[in-house]
Order: sequence, then structure tokens, then C-alpha cells
Amino acid sequence: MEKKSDKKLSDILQAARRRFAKQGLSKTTMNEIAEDLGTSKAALYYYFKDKEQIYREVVASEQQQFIELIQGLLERKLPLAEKLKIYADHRFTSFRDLVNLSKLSFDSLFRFRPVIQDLMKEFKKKELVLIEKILEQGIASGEARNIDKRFYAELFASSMAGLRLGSLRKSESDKDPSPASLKNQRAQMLTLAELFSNGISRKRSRV
Amino acid sequence: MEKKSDKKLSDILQAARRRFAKQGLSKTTMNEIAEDLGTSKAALYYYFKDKEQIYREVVASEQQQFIELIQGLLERKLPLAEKLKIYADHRFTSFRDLVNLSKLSFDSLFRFRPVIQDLMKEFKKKELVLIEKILEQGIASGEARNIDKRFYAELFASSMAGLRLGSLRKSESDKDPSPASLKNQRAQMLTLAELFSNGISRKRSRV
DNA sequence: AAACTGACTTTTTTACGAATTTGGTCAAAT
DNA sequence: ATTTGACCAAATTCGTAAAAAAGTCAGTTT
Repeated sequence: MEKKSDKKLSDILQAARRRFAKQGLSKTTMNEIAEDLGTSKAALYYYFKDKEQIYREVVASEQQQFIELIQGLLERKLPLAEKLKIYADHRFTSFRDLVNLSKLSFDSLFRFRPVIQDLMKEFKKKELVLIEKILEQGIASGEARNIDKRFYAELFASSMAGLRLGSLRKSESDKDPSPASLKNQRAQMLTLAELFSNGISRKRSRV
Repeated sequence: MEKKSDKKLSDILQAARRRFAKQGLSKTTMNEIAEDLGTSKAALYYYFKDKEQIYREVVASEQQQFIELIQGLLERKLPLAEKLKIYADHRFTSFRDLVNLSKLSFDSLFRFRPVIQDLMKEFKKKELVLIEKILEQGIASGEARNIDKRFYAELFASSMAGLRLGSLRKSESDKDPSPASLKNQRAQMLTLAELFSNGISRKRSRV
């Protein structure tokens, strides 16, 4: 069975990640990725089935980074309110820094290639599970009322997505959002997390 | 100066509204609108400068319907929590029934024609003012803390938009959302309104 | 004069084949 | 096991001509 050097695999993914981040999926060519690595296009096909698989792995790895961040959060002993705020903060930071994940969630709105839709749908499902787990813990610990986890997780996820989109829209068309706009987006997400945790809390707390 | 029969003006707008609702802006032709009215294309240009103006007036009138609904709400003596819930309900209902307004908010995400962006930007600005007024009233009455109205209004508006989008995405691609999905969307919006009003309330209430 | 029309011009969209680019394969080389 | 250049096939871009739609206007009707 073939072993296929891990080093080479990750080199390819790294080069591809940079290209996808800069140019997106369709405008990145296999030749460009190969040239960035000083190798030939055909070599790429020794390691990956096709361009789509490279893209999938690049995005999946960024998704995984976020997911692991949250899984780490799930293992910590923290008040529910804290967890939700940290979740909001991680989500903000990840979508700011993981360019391909960020681009994906944007593209999924109007690029109809199945890859995009599939990857996005997958990510949403995973995110929902993570939020449900946080709520689960909060209910188990008695911090939260016995709410419908699925319903509230969807509510939280969609609202967070809306906040991100609302900020994107404000920045003029194609330009990156300004630091001020990012700061505002983060503040909104944290505030939403607070509203949310207060709303499902058993105690009647105020921040 | 020309008077231009109001009857004819509104007849044209009504025919155009139906066409735009069914086919969207770009796929609706001036000839179709004229034929629906049993008149000639040239006649339309006697009443309207161009196709874009007809579209603007159609959308503006649907926006106005929603705005007047909310302005009516602003004049009622109701608890802040009630007002926010009714706001959420009106928003849900309006976006479900006013097809061109609904289409606009969808198109604004990926149709780059300036008309679309302009009309959407205008609507968002107006919606923000209305939400701010509701918050204003809540602060004045002592029901709400002295929060940053603009900040919270944006938070509320973007979250509501996110809930709508989250529901749209779940329904498979082009089809209309199922009744069940709509019901869920409405429930989410009402719940968000509750979370929100509890969160900004001076009292520590629970529903 | 206000309301409207058919014929007309201009602008935009569509259709489509050729040219080019790109994705993907493979036998041969290292 | 790994890499490559040559090659094919699929997709994209490009130029352009035909079709369709937007928009104009002199002149007619009411």
C-alpha cells in the first residue's frame, strides 16, 4: 500500500490553502499550486484525486480547527454564560482568521457548486451539535432551564450568522471590513451570547 | 402641468407588481406589463421614466406597507416586550406576504445591480430607525435600561435577518419553504424578541 | 392638451462556434 | 514510490452576429 509522504501532502495543502484564500476555488489552477511548490501538475494527482478533493481537505482542516477549539471549550469547567461568550469569541476569531472557512460561508449564499453547499451544510450540522452540547451541559448543571436544545441552538447559530452578514454588508462591497466594523461585530456577538444565556438561565441574572 | 390619472398609475404598478413577484426584475419585460393591461409599451413611458422607476415604486410601496404597520405599532400603548414580539410577528408576516420585498432582501445578497442594493440599504436604514424608536420608548417608560439604542437595534435587525436566512437555507434550494419551516421561523423570531426584551429590561422578568 | 400608438433607434442579452485554458490521465523516466 | 512531459477531454473565455428588450418620438386620437 502507498504511504504518500505526509510532508508532501501538507505542503500541497498549504500551497493550495494560500491560493484558495487569495483567489477562491474556481480561479485557482492546479498549475499555480504546482508552480508554487516548484513541482509539476501531474505530481499533485499522485497525492490527490482531483482539485475538488484538495479544496475539500483545505476547508475541512479549517473547519476542524474551529471544531477542536470548541471541543476544548466543552471540556472546561466554566459557567454556561462564560462558555457561550467564549463560543461567540472563538466563532468571531475563527471566521476572521480562517479565510477559506469564511469565504465558504459567504460563497454558500450564491455559488451553487455542490462542493460549496455540501461543505457548508456539513459545517452547519457540526456547529449545531457543538452548541447543543453547550446547552446540554448548561441544562445538566442546572444553570439553564430544560429548553428545546435543537430549537435554541438553531436560533443561536442563525443569529450569529446574521450578525456576521450584517457587518459584511456594511463594509462597502468588496473591501475587507474595517477594524472598527470588526470590533463592532465582535461586540454584537458577545452581547447576543449574553442575552441568550440570560434568557435560558434558571437564575434571573444581569451582567 | 400633467395630472396623470392615479387610477392608471396604480393599475400599472399593480400589473408590474404581479410580474415582478413572479419573474423578478430582469425577466419582466415592459411589453408583458403593457399586454397585461391591454395597452402599449409606449404608454408606460408616459407614466414612468423607465423600468427601474416602476420597480422602485413597486418595492417602495411594499416597504411602505411594512413601515406603516410598525408606525401603527409605535403609537399603541403596550409593554416593551409586547411591542418587540409584535414587531417580530409583523416582520415575519410582511416578509412572507410581500413578495417583492422578500425577493429584494434575498437578491441584495448576490445581485449587484445598484437598484437592488440601493433599495435594500434604504429599507435597512428605515427598519433601524423603527427599532430604535421602539427601544427609545422602552427606555423613556423605564422598562428598559439606558442602552445604546443604535447598537442594540442593529443587533436585533441583523439577528432577525439571520433567522430568516437560516430558514430559507434549510428548504431545498429554490422551493418555497414548507409550512413547518415557516412556523419554526416565526417561533424563532418571537423567541429572539423575548430574549431580547428580557435582556434589555430593567426588571428581571421571565416569560 | 392629455393620453396614447406604431414605427423606429439604441442598448442589452443570447446564441454559438472557435480559440484558449484548465482539469485530469498515462506511459515512461527517475 | 515518486515525478514528469505529452496528451486528451472538459470547461471557460472570447468574438460576434442574431434576437430581444429598453427606450424615443412624430404623429393620431380623445
